[in-house]
Amino acid sequence: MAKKTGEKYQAIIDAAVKVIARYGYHQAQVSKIAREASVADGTIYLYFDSKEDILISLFREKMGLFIKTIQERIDKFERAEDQLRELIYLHLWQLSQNRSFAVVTQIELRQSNLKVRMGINEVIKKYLNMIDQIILLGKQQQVFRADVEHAIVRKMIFGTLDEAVTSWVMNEREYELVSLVDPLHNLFVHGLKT
Amino acid sequence: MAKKTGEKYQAIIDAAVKVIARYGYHQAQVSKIAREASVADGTIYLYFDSKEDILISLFREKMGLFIKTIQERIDKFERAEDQLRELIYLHLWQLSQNRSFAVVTQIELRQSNLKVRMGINEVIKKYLNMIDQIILLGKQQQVFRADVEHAIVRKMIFGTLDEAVTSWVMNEREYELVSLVDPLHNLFVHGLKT
Amino acid sequence: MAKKTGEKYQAIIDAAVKVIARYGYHQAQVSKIAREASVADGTIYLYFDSKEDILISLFREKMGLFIKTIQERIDKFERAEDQLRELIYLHLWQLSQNRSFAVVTQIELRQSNLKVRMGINEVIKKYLNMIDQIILLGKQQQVFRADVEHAIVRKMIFGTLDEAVTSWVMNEREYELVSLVDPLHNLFVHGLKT
Amino acid sequence: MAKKTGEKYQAIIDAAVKVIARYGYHQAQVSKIAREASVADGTIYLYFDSKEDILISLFREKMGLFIKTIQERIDKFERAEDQLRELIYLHLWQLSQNRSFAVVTQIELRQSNLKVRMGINEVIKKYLNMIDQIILLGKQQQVFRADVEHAIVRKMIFGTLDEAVTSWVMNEREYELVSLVDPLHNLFVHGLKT
DNA sequence: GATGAATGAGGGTTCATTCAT
DNA sequence: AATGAATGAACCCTCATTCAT
Repeated sequence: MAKKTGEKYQAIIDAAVKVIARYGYHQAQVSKIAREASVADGTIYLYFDSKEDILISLFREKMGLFIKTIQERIDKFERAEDQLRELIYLHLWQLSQNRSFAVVTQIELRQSNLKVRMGINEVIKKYLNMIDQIILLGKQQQVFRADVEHAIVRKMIFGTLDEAVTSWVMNEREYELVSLVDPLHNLFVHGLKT
Repeated sequence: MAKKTGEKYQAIIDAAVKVIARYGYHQAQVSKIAREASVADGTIYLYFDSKEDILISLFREKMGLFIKTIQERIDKFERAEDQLRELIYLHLWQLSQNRSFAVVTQIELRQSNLKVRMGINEVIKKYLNMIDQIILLGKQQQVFRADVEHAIVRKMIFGTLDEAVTSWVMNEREYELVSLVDPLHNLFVHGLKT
Repeated sequence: MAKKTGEKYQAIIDAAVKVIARYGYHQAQVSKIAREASVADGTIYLYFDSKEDILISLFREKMGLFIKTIQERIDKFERAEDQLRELIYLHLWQLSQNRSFAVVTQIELRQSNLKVRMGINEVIKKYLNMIDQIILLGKQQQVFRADVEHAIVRKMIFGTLDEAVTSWVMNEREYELVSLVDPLHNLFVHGLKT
Repeated sequence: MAKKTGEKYQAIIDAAVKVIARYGYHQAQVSKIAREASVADGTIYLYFDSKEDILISLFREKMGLFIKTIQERIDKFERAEDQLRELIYLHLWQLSQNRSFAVVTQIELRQSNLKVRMGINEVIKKYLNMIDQIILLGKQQQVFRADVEHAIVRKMIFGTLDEAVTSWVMNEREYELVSLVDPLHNLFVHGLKT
């Protein structure tokens, strides 16, 4: 039914990020997003099936780019340790560059209902797979212990990064998120190395 | 205004956990909680100031016990490594014993509004402090490196455990959460040790 | 059912006047009246059938005294003009002496529902009859024109006094209500005299 | 926010008058008004900010017309006595023509809360000013005594007319309200004349 | 007689979605 | 394709009244 392409499709998604970041999830009404995107309320439904669909699409589009960027950049490194460092760096750097998006993903979208969060999980799985690949590579390169289970390491890396960003977003006094890259990389590598 | 003690106070909190776990946060109406607790809707307001107050109290009560249990048990260990293992074990064990509560804390309550989440953060801070204490002790005992920042380690430990539980809750096929204790402890200790 | 006598009966009525005057009609809950009267909520219902019954009784008791006082005092005058002056004087004086009661009768009780206002009207009829008697006497004494209808004059006198008190109660800057006695008496007598 | 013009705006106001007159203030739910106006509940809020806003707007619109009509018609008379008669006549005639509106203004709206009554008072002030003008003119034309205070005369005229209409509305057996015009005019003029 | 904990019915308002233009 | 006026379902909380003690 919904078109899901075109100028207005993007405009609506961008408007949604802005509105959610500014007013919070519970105050991000469809009519407010429409006004921000300079379209009529009804127009939203030519491009999206429902409000939920906006949120899922938003996450998919933005997170897709987020992941794509990381994937492309870690491919340039051969050593698993370097790939891991790049992943940590890009994860923190990309979100620190766009605080609005960070607020939306870390705080606001988590208030959404089951359906939206299911849609979000789909996207996150790709990210987790990427982490798995690095761990696997590390094992092959024999820099990571063979006995660590990737399902567990993945939780550690993702959980830690996620907590770090959430903590940064919630914290009022600002600090450089990327300053955590080396300490975290250190911790992970120490934890993993043979 | 609200009484906040007594049999019905507990009954309402327990009912809230059940209802939220079963129907989800957005479908947990006050009247449903009242019915589950076998009290009238109005009775709720003799014990709680508002629906928000139920949720915050719920978290405070249950999480308070959760933390107290951990604190008491880790005090019996002298070595930081053992304390850390006990914390990991009790964190995972307690939540795996009460899947309803796990669903509520890991998934449902995160959809709540700012006020509720503020109340929740208050409680979590205590937990984070407890982690800090273990790290500090580990440094004193010279089993953890002196150069790791506890603010970062804390994020790793909490983030990882949180992600592990969330992942377990979201996962349909059941597995033993406590089976993660040793692998996680291993990872952390490796990461931290001198 | 209800007892309608005794110390507590009076205490509840007095408490109701205070509470309504202080908090307004819509914020005068039964429990607040009970607390002011130092009795339990349930005790109210040993003395009154309903909240409405409190309000009607309040008006009946207080207004009964109000009217009785006027009746007794105007009987001491023989000339209709003097009786009218005394009625005006006592109407304004009594209410100016007890601003709480004035607020309650002029403003707050008028927000009550039909049933209460019906009960109130019962009492007011007695007052209107008293006015009628004075007019009748004036006609007999041939100081008031024979062609004025008492039903109309009654409306003028009561309506004017009522409006004067309401206006005084609503007015923030205070002025002496009794200063209106002579001007009003003048106006009425001029309007009525042969 | 609210539109406050258009066909439906009027329809809702008219529906509110009907519903309040028929069911009374306390039984005039928004949904009932919406049904009477043949619109959805939510539509009400496209035209009014709140239920209170409906009531204040209702009074303002209807009473505005009421006052405007009187003002225009009394301007055609030069003598203060004639103006006063016209005011009395139109006050009573207009309300007797629309018993629903009379019920609403004399009885039902007086049960409303402070905010609504404040809004109502604003409008009534204009009416009182109009009375003041007539009195002033009468003094200039030396048909009314110079020593009568207009603040007091105003209370008499408004209070009497108000009481007359209320009494008529409350009275079950019907009689012609306009039959009171001459007697009342007589009383007032006698009271005021030099 | 007195208590006060418990009851439960009732309503103003929001906002995602539709559809006639 | 685009509009935006209209829809109507859904819910937290208050408070007069009851009744077991």
